[in-house]
Amino acid sequence: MRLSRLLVPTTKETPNDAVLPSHIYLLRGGFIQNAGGSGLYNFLPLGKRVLDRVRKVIKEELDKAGCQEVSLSFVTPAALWQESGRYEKYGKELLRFKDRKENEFVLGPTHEEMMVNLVRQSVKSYKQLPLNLYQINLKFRDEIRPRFGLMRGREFLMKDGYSFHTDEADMKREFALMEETYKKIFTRLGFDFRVVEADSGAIGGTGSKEFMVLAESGEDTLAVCDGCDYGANIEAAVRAPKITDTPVPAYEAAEVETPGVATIEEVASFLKVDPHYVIKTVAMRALYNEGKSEIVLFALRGDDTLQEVKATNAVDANALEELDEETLKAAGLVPGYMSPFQEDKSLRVVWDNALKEAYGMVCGADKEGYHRVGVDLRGMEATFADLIEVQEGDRCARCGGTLHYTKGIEVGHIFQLGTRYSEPLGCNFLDENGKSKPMVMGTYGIGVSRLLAAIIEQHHDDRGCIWTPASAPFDVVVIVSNAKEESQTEAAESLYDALKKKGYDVLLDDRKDRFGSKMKDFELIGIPYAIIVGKKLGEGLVEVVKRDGLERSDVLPEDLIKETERYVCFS
RNA sequence: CGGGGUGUAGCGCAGCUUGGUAGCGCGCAUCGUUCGGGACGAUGAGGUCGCAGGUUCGAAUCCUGUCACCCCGACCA
Repeated sequence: MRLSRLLVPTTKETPNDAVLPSHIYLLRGGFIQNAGGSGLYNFLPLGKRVLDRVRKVIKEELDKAGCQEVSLSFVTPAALWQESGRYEKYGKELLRFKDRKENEFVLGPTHEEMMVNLVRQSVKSYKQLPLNLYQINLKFRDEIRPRFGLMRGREFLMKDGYSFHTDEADMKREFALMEETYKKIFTRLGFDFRVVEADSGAIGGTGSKEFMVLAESGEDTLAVCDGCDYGANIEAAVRAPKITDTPVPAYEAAEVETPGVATIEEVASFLKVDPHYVIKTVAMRALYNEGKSEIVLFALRGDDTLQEVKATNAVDANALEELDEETLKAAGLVPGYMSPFQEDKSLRVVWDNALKEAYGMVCGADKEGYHRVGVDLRGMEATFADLIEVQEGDRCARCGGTLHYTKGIEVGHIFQLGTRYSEPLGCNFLDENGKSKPMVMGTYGIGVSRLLAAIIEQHHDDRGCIWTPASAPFDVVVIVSNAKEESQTEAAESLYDALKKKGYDVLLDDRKDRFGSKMKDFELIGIPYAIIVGKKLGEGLVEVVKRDGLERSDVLPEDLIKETERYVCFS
């Protein structure tokens, strides 16, 4: 391809609405263009090439693992979503519309329903299982706040795969295979990534793992261990039980006056106890389907903080909302002096696991200015759950090492779904005994367009993109220093042809621009190697520049063609 | 949805306080000079100033409303 003919509108100036390096360089390098709406992008020729390269890696590895590619309708009938019960539940992110006959449709934000529909119509026997089907197609989610270019778009390209099995064990086998396959994909693409345990969110299911590209700009916080390979999204991270040197307070059970002492810190220092022995009671409004809601109390140790996703899951709610003082008071709760022991027994209380069998505790007395000491929870019957947010410095539950925070970009997520969709949608098969059973499913996603942003977040410098060999739009660019020098053009053309014959994707920068601007474009676009045909041609030499690090070396053109791999390490 | 900000040429911006012929840089086109790190000169094309209403002899500028986009938060596979 000749750069003089390729539509690559690079710009010197940074668009004012781009903040992240990936967003800035993808726009400036002429890879993408805003489509005129928030979170909507057009892919220009260079961006499309990168997308295709990334897609190819994904497809190759999935096909190798026995997956089959299909393509599902992007516009899906609302009836399917009503059948699975997600039509209401998915909320405003689901774009709904009607056709001319007033039939309702949605733009697919994910395709569990559609894929299950495909399979239930065509698979009836255990002999046809297992099956792993995937597609690489557009998705649309009407995000509350799209941002950061391709990182969180509303329309985006996603690989979504679904597997169908006769039993749990076979699904787990496939889940493990997909984990390995994803690792291969992300390794080939050149990522520094981590596989972490995750919350399953709206997709549902039990075990789920996320593939996180480590980057400062990541929107997710991860807790990772410095002693082993444990890593988890903060929403799902667990830790070893806390140990404290401070002794259990020796208070007898009593109510004590604590005037004006409301926060955990104030209570702890007033009563001279470690916050570890103070019960923190957090009141939240839990929101359920059909507009139902209730106030829920979460009890945890004073030195812990509530993890909202865990808390939401603990009460099986759609979301939690904070409450203001008036609402608390109206519900008979005393801000600052609240305890989990409410007269009103209909009030739901969930206790954190760390409070099991605790004693010598301090908690509010449910009246202004008083706390209770010597609270004993031993033998108490109550609902316990893991509610705490892991903090930096906590100990790893697996190896006892120290947990640290790091930021990650979620590029992949794999779920063990079970029968969550196959059951309501009647996706059944007949087993060896002729008995009808729901298929056991897994689901596996990769944010393909997001990958482009993630690659640049991890691979760029202050001059532009540095594509990894497997993702680059071209393997190498041959730059003619001065296109008016016939000797240079001739030499570059023959190099270009020779490299193409060897099977490389080569770009020829034959534009009549000056050398400086061609180099700037090379650095901005980030093709892994440039071969400069210029001044040194007089000495019979061309120059090879490696984009990553910008090292240069002089090479004889005939050597370059003969032994390309020696000078240019393509993937 | 709460808080903050911005809409003027393809991109980046000035002009608005104090109403009076629409401006700069980059990019683009033509010609000439230049040619290894975003060159220089000359000439030129390109904008119903987000939209609607109002005030006024006159509105990019003042007033009201509205829409869009961006940032922080909440939210989110």
